[in-house]
Amino acid sequence: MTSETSRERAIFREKIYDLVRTIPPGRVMTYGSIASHLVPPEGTDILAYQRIGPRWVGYAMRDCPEDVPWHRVVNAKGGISLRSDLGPPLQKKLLEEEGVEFNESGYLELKTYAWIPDHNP
DNA sequence: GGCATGACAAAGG
DNA sequence: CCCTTTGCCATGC
Repeated sequence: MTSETSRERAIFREKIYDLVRTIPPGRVMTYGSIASHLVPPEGTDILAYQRIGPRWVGYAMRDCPEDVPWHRVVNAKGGISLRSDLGPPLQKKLLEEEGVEFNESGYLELKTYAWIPDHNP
């Protein structure tokens, strides 16, 4: 049972990585958007998932594989979430290299850059 | 097995 | 727009 759920979590992590891998350069997705576009493990409380889903995405990004474009994941305000000393400056730099522009407050326009799967503009 | 923390989000001040 | 609080639970000590 316990090993069962841990396996489920591992599978879910892979789903997160797969979805993040579909984000094209110059576009971003929020933690919440990623969570809402995935099907949570069987038996997960939907209401609870609404709150913990985004966090699971964050935990997954913490130990993401090399080929996952983690820098294209931002928070609901279009800002860079704090992670470590190195994280935020590097993430912003990587996005700017892809053509993403930030306003003076350090936020990007989600309306312009947000990527919605199978809704490709 | 309790206690604090966190790559979040939404709502309220 | 910025700051604080609240909900939730996986993770680490």
